[in-house]
Amino acid sequence: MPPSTDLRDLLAGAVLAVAPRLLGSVLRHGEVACRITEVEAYDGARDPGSHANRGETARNAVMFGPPGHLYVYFTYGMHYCCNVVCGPPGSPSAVLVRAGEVVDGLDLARARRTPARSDRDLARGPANLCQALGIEAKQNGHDLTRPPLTMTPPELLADDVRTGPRVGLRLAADRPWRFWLPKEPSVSTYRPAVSRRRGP
DNA sequence: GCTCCGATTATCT
DNA sequence: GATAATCGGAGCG
Repeated sequence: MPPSTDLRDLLAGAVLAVAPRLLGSVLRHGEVACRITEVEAYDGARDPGSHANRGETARNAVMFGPPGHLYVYFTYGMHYCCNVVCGPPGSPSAVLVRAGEVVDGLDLARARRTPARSDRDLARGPANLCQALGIEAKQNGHDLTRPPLTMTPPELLADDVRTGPRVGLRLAADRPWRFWLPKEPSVSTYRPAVSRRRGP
């Protein structure tokens, strides 16, 4: 008998409370499953770093919908990243899933991630994680209570959660809204967004 | 481990 | 037209 950690109950809260509680949860798509080790919170329309901060558009519409759905976006011309939409209703908040440990379907994950030099790299970084799990544009808006793409909350809350700045943002780069589990090899090293100089 | 840099295109100004 | 919630390879330590 599992504890009362129903996914919908968990995701109903405010994103800054929800994000660290998702560490240790399992995101499964078919035969591949990842235990989540690193996430970031995106706090509604007030968050300058969020895709939702300029209002609803075709791309970010899922963030404005009900909790428990997956917001998948395409970036840098070649990568997908996925977020879990959370509450409260009407606030376009979401948790970016940045990294995880592949705990099932290793063979398929390895086949999808041929550049990975070791298993810890299979789902290290948000775009790599999506690739390992086979998450693409057609999974945008998916309800995570419906197999084959599901999220299962952890049985125990992580008791040692680290926090720091979010990765790759120029806006609101000071907010420590990245959460990760210590001593997990799948957690990315921090890369600040640098304003790349062009020309002399 | 680190830093530099090119790939490649949807999205928004 | 510029930017982007990124990645991997090259070169260095």
